[in-house]
Amino acid sequence: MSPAKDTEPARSRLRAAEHLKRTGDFRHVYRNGNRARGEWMTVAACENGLDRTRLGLSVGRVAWRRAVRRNRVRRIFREAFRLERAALPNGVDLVLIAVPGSAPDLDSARQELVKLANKAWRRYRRKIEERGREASET
RNA sequence: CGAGAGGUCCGGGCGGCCGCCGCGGGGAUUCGUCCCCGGGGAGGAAAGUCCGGGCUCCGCGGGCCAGGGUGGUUGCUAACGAAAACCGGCCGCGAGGCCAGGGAAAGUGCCACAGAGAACAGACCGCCUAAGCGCGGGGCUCGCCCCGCGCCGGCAAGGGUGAAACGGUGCGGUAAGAGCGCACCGCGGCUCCUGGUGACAGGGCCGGCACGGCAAACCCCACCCGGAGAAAGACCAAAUAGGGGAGCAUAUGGCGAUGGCCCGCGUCGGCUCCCGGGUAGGUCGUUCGAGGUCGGGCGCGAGCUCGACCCUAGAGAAAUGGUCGCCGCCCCCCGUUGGGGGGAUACAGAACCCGGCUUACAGGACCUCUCGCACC
RNA sequence: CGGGGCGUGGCGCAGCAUGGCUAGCGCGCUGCAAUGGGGUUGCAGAGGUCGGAGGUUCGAAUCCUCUCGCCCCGA
Repeated sequence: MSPAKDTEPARSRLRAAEHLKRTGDFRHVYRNGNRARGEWMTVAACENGLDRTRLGLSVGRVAWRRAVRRNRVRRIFREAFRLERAALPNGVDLVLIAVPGSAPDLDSARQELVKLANKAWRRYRRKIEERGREASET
């Protein structure tokens, strides 16, 4: 099913709670999470032990020298996250790494975010299950 | 009407819906935060970081040197290498534009190629044969004179080379010439005069000219510059490790410390409490300022000054967004009276602040001036 | 925020502190020779606004100023 159509419910996002800010949080996702790559972004997903999903953005300065372009990509990703929150797994930290030089639009970013987030999340769950089995076998 | 010069300003508008970041008020709270209402939320360049300052910390007796910067004058400024007015030079018919624009008689160095000669220069072609010497011819009043050639020489006008050749034009002068002489122009000098705050300008007198260019070559002179930068810096302050102090315990121990043993002391290790430094994290710095807008006064101007009014983003893995509708501006097509359809709407995003500079930019508005043509 | 470096034929580099000689070298490219054909080789040859704009100078790739793009380092 395509992203939930614009039935326009009120969905405010709590910056402080749902936005990754600390270097430690980012490093945790990079080190322990799993990734899925698409046309506009690479999504890294990792369990966070909370009852909500948090968003982290990585938009490199090398990819776009002009700040306007970087802000544009950030805003599109953030808006996509806001609108598609219901279709995303819960209790997960997601880090969106922008593909250098790309120019995503909102609709395709929404579709890709949902697809890649769930893909990365499935990979993470499978990894955890395998580790659990190995641990129980030992 | 055409071509052009200088300058100022703007850089989409309105309204829904869903969101984001501060601020104020109210409410809820498990003190993490959440909800409601009100109001604010990118630029002319916020950019590049090329200059200058404020601010903060560090350093600091003074002087000299090194290093860097600036370079006509006078004003302006917090300050500047920016900008202003003026002076000088160059360019343009003109409005105007451009100029790192001190010193080359303090020293060192460089000036390729061409050319005879390139720095207190030089004679290739060329011009001359007056003086001196020699030869030939002629004349003669036998002293010499005239003509031609050569030697010794003279000259730097003309040709030619070059980016540059020891000033230009004219007249005189001469064997030919040359500032050799003179006039004008240029150049240099002066304890001269006049005007100007001054750079300088105009004039006077003196000098026949002595002084090529390059200091964005080294350099000399004058003036300016302490260093680092908001990750500056100030404060609060975990966990863990370590430091200092006090007390306790020294039942066992190591070391000071011996051939061995005992007592006592110190110290290390143990426990309790206290103190200070730093890290994670947090708060401040952080937005009221050389501040804007309007008006008055002074000044040619940069600018100064007085009064009234205004408060104008403050994030921190970093807000200012998404979407829909209507309109404006520009372009294209159909229709060409009103309309219909399509496209385009730039450059670019605050991170301590301010004064300049530079660069990017769809499109647009306005002011002043110059030249040419036509008409009144 | 602060500091440093690079830009020269299609590619990789030299030349720049001491301005002037033809902007040089390797690879590549084109033509010819050699071969049945190709490679190798040999001989010719083309190709450069010295990133851009001003300035200094008689003369600038070289010196100065501004500017564009790229790369690196420190906190």
